[in-house]
Amino acid sequence: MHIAELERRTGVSRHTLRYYEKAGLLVEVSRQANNYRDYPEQAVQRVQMVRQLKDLGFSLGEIRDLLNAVRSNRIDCEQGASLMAEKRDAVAAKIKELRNIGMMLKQEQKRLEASAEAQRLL
Amino acid sequence: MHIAELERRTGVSRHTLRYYEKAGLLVEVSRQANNYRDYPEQAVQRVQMVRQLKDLGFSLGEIRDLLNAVRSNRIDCEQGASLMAEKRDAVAAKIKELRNIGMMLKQEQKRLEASAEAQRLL
DNA sequence: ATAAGGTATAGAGTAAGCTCTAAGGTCAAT
DNA sequence: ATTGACCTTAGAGCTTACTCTATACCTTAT
Repeated sequence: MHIAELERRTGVSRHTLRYYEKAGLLVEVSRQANNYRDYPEQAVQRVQMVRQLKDLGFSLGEIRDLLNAVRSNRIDCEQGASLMAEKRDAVAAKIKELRNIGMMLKQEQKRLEASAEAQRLL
Repeated sequence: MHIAELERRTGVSRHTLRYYEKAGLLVEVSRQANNYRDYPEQAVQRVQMVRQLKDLGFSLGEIRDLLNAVRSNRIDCEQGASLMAEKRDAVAAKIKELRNIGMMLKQEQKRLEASAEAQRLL
């Protein structure tokens, strides 16, 4: 698939796709005879995963390490497993914090709704 | 409290604290006669909340809007309540995504552990 | 009154993550 | 063969969020 299709299917601009490739996030991008990039079908999923992880607050460097570990058996397996465990801990911690923030927001929402109601009754 | 104490108690540099103030994240910072900033006790909590939200992937602009809505009744209450609801939705979505990522990581960790085990047996 | 250390502002510099432009090559249709 | 829509790289420019420096004023101890 050409870069334009990957752009269309992921919503990520061609500029950014090339940038990601340079940053090591998109590996093994093959070229056609004319030097055009030729993405495999899974590239769509890969890019989506990158955006998802990025939105969750991971840096591109972290995402690169994580996805490359997942994708490849060329790295040491124990090392890979502990990297996974590490990331899982980070993820669990984030979920916990988000729950707290969510509770705070809920309380505040209730308070503001009550104030709005009180205002209507005046 | 002076800026040095707030720096010490939050782990956020004085440079960054002044930057946050400029960005509207720390409001109502009073001054002493000598023009030194004089932070109230709650400033510690406020700064901690900012860092927490930032680590969760919210931008400083989003955090500013959110915290200022929480802090003040000067805004319209219904508006504030729906802002809270919006942020809660965003938080809930992030939690869901993180759970998926966590499951993916768990699978990958198991796979890599198994590979490591297999290698040991060779 | 001088030195050490705190505070102030303004503004320059940095890193990450894009975003865009310039200059040029490729391709398919007319 | 020319038009228009693709593609390429190199590199400049931008935004966010710091981070640091310069210059200068304030405070406390000697």
